[in-house]
Amino acid sequence: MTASAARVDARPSLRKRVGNGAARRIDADEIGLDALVGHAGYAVRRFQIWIFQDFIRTLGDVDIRPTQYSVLTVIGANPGLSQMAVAKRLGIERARLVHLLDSLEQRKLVKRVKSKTDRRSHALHLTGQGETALAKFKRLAAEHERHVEAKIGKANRERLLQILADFT
Amino acid sequence: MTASAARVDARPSLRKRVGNGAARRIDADEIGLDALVGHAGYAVRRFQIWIFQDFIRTLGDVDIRPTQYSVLTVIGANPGLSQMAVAKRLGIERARLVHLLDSLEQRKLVKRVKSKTDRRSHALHLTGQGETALAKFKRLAAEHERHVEAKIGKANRERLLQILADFT
DNA sequence: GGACAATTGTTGTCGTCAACAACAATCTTC
DNA sequence: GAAGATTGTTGTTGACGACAACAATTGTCC
Repeated sequence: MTASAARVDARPSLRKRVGNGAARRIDADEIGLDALVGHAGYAVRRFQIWIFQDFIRTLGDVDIRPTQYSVLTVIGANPGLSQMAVAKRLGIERARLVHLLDSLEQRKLVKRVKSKTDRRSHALHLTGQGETALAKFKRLAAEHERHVEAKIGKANRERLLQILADFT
Repeated sequence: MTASAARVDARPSLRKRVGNGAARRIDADEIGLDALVGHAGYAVRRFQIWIFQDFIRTLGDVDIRPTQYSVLTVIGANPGLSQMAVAKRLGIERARLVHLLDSLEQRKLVKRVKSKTDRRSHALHLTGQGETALAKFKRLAAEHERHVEAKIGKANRERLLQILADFT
């Protein structure tokens, strides 16, 4: 859509007599979205909500949410990182990461080790318990990923990951 | 903008190695994501955040957020809808829609008209002011959409909309 | 026709999350 | 050594989703 989208499109045409009293039941499927259909943001938002809901449900037994999973994964792959480094890499506020780590540390999945080279910072590590737990989380996350595949198709999922590779 | 913005901090002495083998300065780019790269949810989430930020910035002058825009668009395309219908179509809690409409009604963009056929419900309409305002919003939203196109490429954006069509 | 269930808008609470601001402790730089 | 920057922390604000409860109204069923 280019300049045409900017024009005030004259009449919304799908109504069935609203002016008088003859209103009828309207199903959600027959409500037009108009300009919204052309917006990537709307589709992406709805899709993201769907994905997160499935992730949360699939990892429900172990009580791990997407953000927690991402934190554990990054720490597991890069032991010793500082909170700042993790926050920057994942695009999380460092203030927010504090609470996330508080929770994960309470569950004995992660430990904050005082860094010897920079006494301001903490070196983040998985606990032994955290390592085995993460292995399980990864299996469940893979199961979730198969749900995504089933939803949009294997090829589409591949293409999606490819298109959005810059954002990871 | 491109990747250049992310590397503002590439400054002088990030020593690459500390003699005792302890820690060294680590750039966000060199932190591995491990399992996260294979997850559609992570990429989609990051992309969605980017999109919303750009939308909010692009529509910043008129102070319209994505959800408000979606509500206005749907009402504009389907005048007379009830709050329930709008909420269901957009996947918004009807409790949440109350506040959204309160705000939009205060700004004289939308009006709630008592329905004569169902005295419980309100028929939602744009005001005259709302119509001309929405036209402007759509122009700005189209501009935002061009930003998306510039970011991921025209063909990729088309493909994305196609892949996610079911979620609209 | 009348009792009972369902729907609509509303209010309120709770938890998640992004965006800031401020602060003490600790580097870094000059 | 002083000035400035960084790290982790605490706190606040506002958008948002999920629920629960409620009054007014409508729909249904016997």
